[in-house]
Amino acid sequence: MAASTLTEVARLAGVSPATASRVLNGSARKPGKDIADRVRQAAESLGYVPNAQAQGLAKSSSGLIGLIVHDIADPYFAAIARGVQEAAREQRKMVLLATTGGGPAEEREAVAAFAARRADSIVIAGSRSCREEDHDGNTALAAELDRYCRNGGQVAVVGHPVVGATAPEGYHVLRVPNRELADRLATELAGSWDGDFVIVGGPEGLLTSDDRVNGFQEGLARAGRRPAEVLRSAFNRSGGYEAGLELAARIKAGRSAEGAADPKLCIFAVNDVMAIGAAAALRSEGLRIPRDAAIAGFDDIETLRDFRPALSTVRLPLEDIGRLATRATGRGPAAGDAAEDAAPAGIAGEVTLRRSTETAA
Amino acid sequence: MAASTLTEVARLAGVSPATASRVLNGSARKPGKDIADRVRQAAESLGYVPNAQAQGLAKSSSGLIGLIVHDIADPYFAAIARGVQEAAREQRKMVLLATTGGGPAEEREAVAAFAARRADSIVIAGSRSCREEDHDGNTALAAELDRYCRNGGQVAVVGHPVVGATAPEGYHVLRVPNRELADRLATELAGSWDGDFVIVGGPEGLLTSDDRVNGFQEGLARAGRRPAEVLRSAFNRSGGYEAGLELAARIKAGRSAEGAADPKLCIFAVNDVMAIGAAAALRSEGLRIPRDAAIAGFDDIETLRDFRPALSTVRLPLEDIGRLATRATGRGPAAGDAAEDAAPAGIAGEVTLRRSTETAA
DNA sequence: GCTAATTGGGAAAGCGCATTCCCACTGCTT
DNA sequence: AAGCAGTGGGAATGCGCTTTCCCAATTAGC
Repeated sequence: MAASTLTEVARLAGVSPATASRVLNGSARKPGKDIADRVRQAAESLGYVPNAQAQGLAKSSSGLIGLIVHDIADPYFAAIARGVQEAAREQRKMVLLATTGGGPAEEREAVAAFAARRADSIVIAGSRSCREEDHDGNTALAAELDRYCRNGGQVAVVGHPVVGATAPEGYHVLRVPNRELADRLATELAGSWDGDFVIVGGPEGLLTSDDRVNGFQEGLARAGRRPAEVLRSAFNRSGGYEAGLELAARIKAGRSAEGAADPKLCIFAVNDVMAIGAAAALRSEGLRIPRDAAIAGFDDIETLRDFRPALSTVRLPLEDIGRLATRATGRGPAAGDAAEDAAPAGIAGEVTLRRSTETAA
Repeated sequence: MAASTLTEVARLAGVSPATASRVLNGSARKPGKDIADRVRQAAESLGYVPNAQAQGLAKSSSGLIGLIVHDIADPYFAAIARGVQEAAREQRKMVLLATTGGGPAEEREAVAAFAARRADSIVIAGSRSCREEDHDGNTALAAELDRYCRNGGQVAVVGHPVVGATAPEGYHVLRVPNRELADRLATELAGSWDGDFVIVGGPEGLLTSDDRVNGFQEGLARAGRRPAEVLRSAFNRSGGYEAGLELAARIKAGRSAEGAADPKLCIFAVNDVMAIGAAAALRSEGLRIPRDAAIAGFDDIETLRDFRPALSTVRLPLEDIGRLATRATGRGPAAGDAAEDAAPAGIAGEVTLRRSTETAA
């Protein structure tokens, strides 16, 4: 698309393009008032719209922040995106959105596209995977990020470093204390729950899931409880649903074999949408929460607010995560250090026990 | 940020930049194989990343689609965004995201920012408002869009035209049959519900809300039912919650005054998140759905899947809406016409009655 | 072998803008 | 009156790329 140019404004105002630029963009050199008025009037009458591409080319700064999520309609990513948007607005920058399926190969493509657009910074929000099948993708992604950072770009990764990444200048990791919080959740649940625990985890090798699984096991161990069995499933609602169907069958089988005295199962799903899926599966099998089994999740996504029964979970400040990640990339090394130093204090979650894990007293 | 340039690649390969561009980008003119190999190798060894800003400047096409939503974390907008993302990917374009609070003045700013970036097209997803306080904002937004389209940009607005817009070349409206569908919902509810209806609407003057209110009233009229009272509230969950509190008080007052024989209230909230808010309010007041009152919403947002009781609603294909809007702007007038001709057939919703409006037989 | 047509590479120009440096003018001081 | 310093406007340059047109070389046809 085309529009009026600065050169046309300058010609109409009878000045040079340099002067017109000074008037409209500000400069150490201040054009005289008469000239400035003429320029402004010319811009107004021509309906001048600056060309940000040309500005970016001339200034070597695009004013763009690239954001990579796995699925923008997932409440977890949507909340992070909202935080990124807010922080971007503070910096007067715009957000370029890339939705990938979750694999590092697709993320590499997104990073390359952002690099082509000379995005000033990139925020990567999805979980890291160290599965064998993602090895090549991780290597390619790490190389692409290395190049991007060496060329002056800033990157913030939420949760874990990209597997194989070399942490060049401009590369920030916003640590999320998944392990510690899952440990704490287990501790609190073990304090009130007599029955067995089972964990519904994502695919092994998905680092966020692994952290949460391992943290929960550690909490159980410290509470003198035996390790929970881990069911592996897709890291989404339908993964939770499938695991939930299996658990429902077990609960029913266990009940018919041993009667009502059997201690109930407490299910920890490593994210809320998985917990929601598992709950839906139990319900579809005629089971009630927490009467027949308890369920806890992780994240405290916004839509959980209207979920019944109220789900016990670990609350993560998702918007803050998006905001802090963006700010970490916003002003160069000083800001990067600030966000990383702040992470232990800045990204704090909390265990929130609700009705889904209530024990009948 | 900086990176290797095409000029450097050309120099290393010993050819002109024009030839290097031909090799890397394709052209009618085909460079010889030896030269092409040399260029590709030079690009590889230099880690050449094209500069999309420079490309956009030279080609007068940015490859950007601007998307304006009110809140990316609202499931309605997140679903539309997902559709836009998919269609953008088909067109090999990237999505620039602007989240506004909902007012046309903010939307104008977003449009201006997209215009500065020479976005090839813009999709505006939020509801239109013809309230008096938005008059100036609407005028400014319409003018900005007019200029954008006159400069060659493409716009797709979901639902209604921007108030005051002149429908220039390149301006598309993706009509959503809110009124007809709300009418149909009322008709179906009136067929089974004996009690009174009440509508929880957004602010008067918000066109999507008004359409749904009016359509529902028309359905009631045609079914021989008296008009529903309309409670006006904010067009979000908390607006629904507030209206729900008021209705809960009424239900309780009506029950104590007239006993159990009073026909129950059926609440139609003009979007799902408002319905969810109203339901939460009723529940907080000890009321049960559908035992004490029925509730229906509109949109069938994805997260409704796990809401209990299952909410009656009108299902809109939100992702399709995002996809079609994006495609409407994708290939010039012909595609635009196709989407607008297709709208009556393409954007079809359906009434979905679920447990929240079930009557005890 | 000669001529005409085709093909491919390079030089030049320009997309729209920001910045730097040169020059001219003005005001102040000696 | 002359010289110096400060200020503001313009010309020139360049950011990285694409496309067009000119020219030279090669190929094909007679």
